[in-house]
Amino acid sequence: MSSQYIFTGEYSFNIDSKNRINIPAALRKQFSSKDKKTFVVTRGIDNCAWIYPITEWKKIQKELQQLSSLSKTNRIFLRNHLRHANVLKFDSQGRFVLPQPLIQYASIKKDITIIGVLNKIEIWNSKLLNEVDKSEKVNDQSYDQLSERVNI
Amino acid sequence: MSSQYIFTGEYSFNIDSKNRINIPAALRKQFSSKDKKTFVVTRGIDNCAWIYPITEWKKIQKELQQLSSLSKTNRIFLRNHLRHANVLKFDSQGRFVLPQPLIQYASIKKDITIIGVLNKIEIWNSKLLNEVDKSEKVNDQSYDQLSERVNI
DNA sequence: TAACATATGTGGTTAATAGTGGGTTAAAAT
DNA sequence: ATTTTAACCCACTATTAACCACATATGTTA
Repeated sequence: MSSQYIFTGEYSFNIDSKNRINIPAALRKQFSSKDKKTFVVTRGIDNCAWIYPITEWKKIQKELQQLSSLSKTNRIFLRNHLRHANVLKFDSQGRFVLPQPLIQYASIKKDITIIGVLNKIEIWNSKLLNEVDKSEKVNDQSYDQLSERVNI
Repeated sequence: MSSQYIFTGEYSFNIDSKNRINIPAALRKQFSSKDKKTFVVTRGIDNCAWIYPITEWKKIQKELQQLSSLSKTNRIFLRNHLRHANVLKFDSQGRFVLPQPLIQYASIKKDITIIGVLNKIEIWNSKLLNEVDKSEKVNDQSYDQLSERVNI
């Protein structure tokens, strides 16, 4: 899926006592004037929170509408993605309040790591991300196959 | 993969107290006007940092955009390749600041060696590069295999 | 070959931005 | 009405990026 947004990079931050999270300026700057400061935070598929600029989210919604609710997988997927989606804006300092349910879902403590992944931004518990990164040191076959297809 | 860029040569430099690295003028000159002074620094496969002119990096991005995040392998793959990628420009003197995580990854101390490798530029800890150069004398067999594909 | 001119690499200073914290007010809930 | 919660605003500090200055190296011309 093509997109005007291509987020990259990794940033370390703290969540503050009011559950506010700072969006790295480098990523924030990329938000188009059309999107203003509006975005959607929702559950990621892994134990993290996903942020989509609002126009990106609308594209995704459109795709989700194509899915039939007859399939169980589809129903679960739709539920997970829609019921946890919060439309938010960041404040004049570039922060936003991460809703409590997402804090729990992503096991957010204090140290968080924010990474850009193409059209979305991921928010992780830093420690958790490191663990995932180690444990999933993909030497599995499918990863190798991917590496051969994608020329870096 | 064909490319307008063919970097070659080896250059010795120091990283300064502000973590700035000078791109050799000989390589810098090759940057097209389209690329301005923009490039991506990321992790190399060996313990070094890779620099791609932005148009080169965009080719990679295009390939990454084909991958759906519904697949777990894809998600890991995307994360691994995007989180370490920093979009940067070099300053009016032709330098850029190497991000801390990459300094650690590539064990950059003071003496660095910059080498041109086709469509990318590699940044090495000089000492490390020498050691790798000695220890990784490629075995003859793999060279033979290569020789069937590459005509030198 | 000597003198000059330009380009390159290196260093430091200043100004702007980014990140962080807290307080006040308005809104919502009990 | 009272307490709690969330939005908004202001202020401080650290970091980063822009700017300036210079020495060495390279190249050119007389």
